Amino acid sequence: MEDAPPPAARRRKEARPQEVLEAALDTFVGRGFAATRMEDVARRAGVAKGTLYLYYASKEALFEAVVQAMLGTTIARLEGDLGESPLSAGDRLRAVAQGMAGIIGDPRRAALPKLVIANAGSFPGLARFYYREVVCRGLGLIGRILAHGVATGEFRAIDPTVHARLFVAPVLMGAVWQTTFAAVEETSVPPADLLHAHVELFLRGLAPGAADAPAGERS
Amino acid sequence: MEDAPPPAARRRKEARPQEVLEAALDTFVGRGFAATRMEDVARRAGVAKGTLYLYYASKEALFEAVVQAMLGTTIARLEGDLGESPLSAGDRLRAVAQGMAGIIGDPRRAALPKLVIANAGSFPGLARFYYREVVCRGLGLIGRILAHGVATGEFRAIDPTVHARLFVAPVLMGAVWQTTFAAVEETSVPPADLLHAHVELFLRGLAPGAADAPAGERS
Amino acid sequence: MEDAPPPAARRRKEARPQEVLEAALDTFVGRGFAATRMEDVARRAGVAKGTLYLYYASKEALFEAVVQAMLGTTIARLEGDLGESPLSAGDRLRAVAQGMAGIIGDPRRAALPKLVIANAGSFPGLARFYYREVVCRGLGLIGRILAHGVATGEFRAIDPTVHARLFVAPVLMGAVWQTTFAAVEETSVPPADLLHAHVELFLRGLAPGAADAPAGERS
Amino acid sequence: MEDAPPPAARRRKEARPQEVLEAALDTFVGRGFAATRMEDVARRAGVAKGTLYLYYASKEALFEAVVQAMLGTTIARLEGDLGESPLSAGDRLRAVAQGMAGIIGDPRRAALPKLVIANAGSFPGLARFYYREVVCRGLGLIGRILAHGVATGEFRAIDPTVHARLFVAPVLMGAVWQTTFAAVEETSVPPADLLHAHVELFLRGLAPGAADAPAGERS
DNA sequence: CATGAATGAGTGTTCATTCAT
DNA sequence: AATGAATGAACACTCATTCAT
Repeated sequence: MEDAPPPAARRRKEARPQEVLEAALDTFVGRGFAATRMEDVARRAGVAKGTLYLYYASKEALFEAVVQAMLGTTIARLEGDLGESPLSAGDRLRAVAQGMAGIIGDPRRAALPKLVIANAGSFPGLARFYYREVVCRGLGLIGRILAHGVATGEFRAIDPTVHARLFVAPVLMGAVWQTTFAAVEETSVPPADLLHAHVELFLRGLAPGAADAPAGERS
Repeated sequence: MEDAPPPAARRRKEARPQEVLEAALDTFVGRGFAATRMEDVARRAGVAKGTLYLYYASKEALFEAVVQAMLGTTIARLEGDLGESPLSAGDRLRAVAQGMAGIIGDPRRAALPKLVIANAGSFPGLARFYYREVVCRGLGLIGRILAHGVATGEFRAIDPTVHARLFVAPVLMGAVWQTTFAAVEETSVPPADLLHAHVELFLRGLAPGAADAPAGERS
Repeated sequence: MEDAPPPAARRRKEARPQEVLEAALDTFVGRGFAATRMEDVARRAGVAKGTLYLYYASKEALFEAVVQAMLGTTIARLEGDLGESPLSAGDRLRAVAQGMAGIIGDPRRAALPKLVIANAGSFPGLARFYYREVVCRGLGLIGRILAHGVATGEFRAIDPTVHARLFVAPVLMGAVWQTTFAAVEETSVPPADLLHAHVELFLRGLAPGAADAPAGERS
Repeated sequence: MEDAPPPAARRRKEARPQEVLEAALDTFVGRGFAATRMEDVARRAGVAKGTLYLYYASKEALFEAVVQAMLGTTIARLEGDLGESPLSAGDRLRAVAQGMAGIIGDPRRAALPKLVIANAGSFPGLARFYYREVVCRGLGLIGRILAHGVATGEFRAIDPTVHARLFVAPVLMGAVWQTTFAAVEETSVPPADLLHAHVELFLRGLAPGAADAPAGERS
């Protein structure tokens, strides 16, 4: 009556692709695409070299699968955080920041941007995909919040396209930074502090008020 | 006596290391460290493969030399912009931003951060060096300006260490972004606009004023 | 009692080895031994990869089984055509030629010589076997007919050993040729025409008559 | 004054491609294309594995170069034997046979047909090339001689296209045979004897005379 | 018996590095 | 100093073979 008794050996089998993916992510992140040997991935995944090729046709295919697998859930989360909330634009930005912090909090996911950045040159398709699916959607989401804030007068008149990038930059940079200099850094700043300071600074900077910058004249 | 005739043939020779360095930079930037073949560099530099090894002991040594050569002048410029100027903290930040913009404006130099980021994993020494010589010094410079502004009351009370990173992030991110998605990007924002918006936002956000963020309730 | 119900499911099973053999022959012929993958054979035979190993211990064993299976019936036919017929030597040669034509007419069998030739180097045992069982027996058969014809004065005095080879060569060559250049050939000659012309030429050449070749002076 | 003194080390260098070609031919002939490892070829040529790739882009390219190098001189010889001789058609055929015997006499060249036959399936381009450059030209040459003989009444009325193939078959077959069963054969016939018997048989068979075959009626 | 997922030895190819000229 | 032919270690990928189910 049981619907085929998956006896722990099969459970292993069905999880293989996922296990391989994770091992590959870790290795790619740790050593870069080129320096990663398929055998390393295999060993880390606990399988033989040839097994990798049962699931992924080539090293490049594996790499792309790794990135896309991560992106899938990342994008979903991002969009999920959007919603049609009744919050003020400022609070929605805070919420988005929280969301991004959550994503970046997972060290595996934090490594993605760097992975894409480092290898975009060799994987034009991947760069395009990432740009379209993550960059555009993320910037679009934030841009819409900013535009809304400007429309309601909650923010001063700024270009949402430009400031969306400014909003995202420190978060991404933080993730890249962390995975790059983690082993070297002496006086590190907790990501949470950085994020909080950023949001506050950003919102203050957007507040409507004195005609232009508080002091000095634009060069 | 015969110290004379180095009129173009020898000048060429003496400039060799520099030419090799530039060829190497271009190639590393264009294809990444791993995908760059020594032969590519040699051809681009107009020398034979073996000649490279007269100046640099290995591909890795060449890579490090490339980065360090760029850093040398970069750091010098950065420090130069420092000085003990009589300007307000805000204007000094503007000046620093100008300086960074100038550096990033050179496409060769703009590619450096990405190069370091992408290969820090394989070159721990380089990462350490870059962190100490560029990151620390850059952040220190900006941090001191911020601290001064806080001390004089020009800025509200913020942590200079944290906000120095916030100040730098969009600039670096811009440079990395550009070299990563340049070929893909549809709606790009001119770097100058981005930089200007950033500085204004940043300075507004630092202006002393209402106790905390202007709106919203959060810790 | 229950010896009954093998009505199609079991018949399939019992025919397995034969089906595998045929699939293997087709694949070996089509792609050569080395380029044939066991999986190709399995798919063509409609079984799983592992199943092949239930019947044949290795790829080489399968190859040898394929050749030997074909040879078995081939040899039998050849010998069958022999007999102690009351025909003249010439007509017996015609009959043998007919027999060979029939064999070569089956494209699967036509491919055999080429298969053996191409792989004799890697299968010394097979070469030996083929030589002994097919070459020797075939040549022997024809040689005996020739010797008989010489003895009866139907043919001029020739060396049966030598001329047996001359008799066989065009037939074999035709088979090999066809499977080699079939896809390329522009002006092909129908095998039947070739065979007929060959036999006539051969018999005319054997006719007793003027001391030596009809014209020309040579040793 | 000397025009660069090639000091025996350079002579070696310039002969490399040729040496590689010969080593490759021997190995391909001995083991077949697929079973030949580049390392075998390299060792036999006395160079390192990588050196092969300085001259030939891939194993396939090497194989094709081997065949074409042999063909070049083979074709030239064949055409050279043609000429506009004043000999009778029969004697010209004898001359051609001599030429082919000379070619086949070189064991390396004798191996070519088998090499092409065995691998034509995997190298369609090669098959096409060989067919056009060797088969067509060879058959054409012989066909023209036959046609001439028919026209002058030296031969009976036969189809030159068909009989050209019959003329060539035993020679080719002999070459293939030899390289295939050399190690196995017990009672071998000296190629020279075979060739001589073939030519005599062929010429006798072509002699004009009794209306049709000397005896028996065509089936 | 049958399966097909898993294995890992084997091979083509690349490329940093050396060294005779 | 400069060259570039030669080297050989390293690695992606294939596929015959095995074995748990």
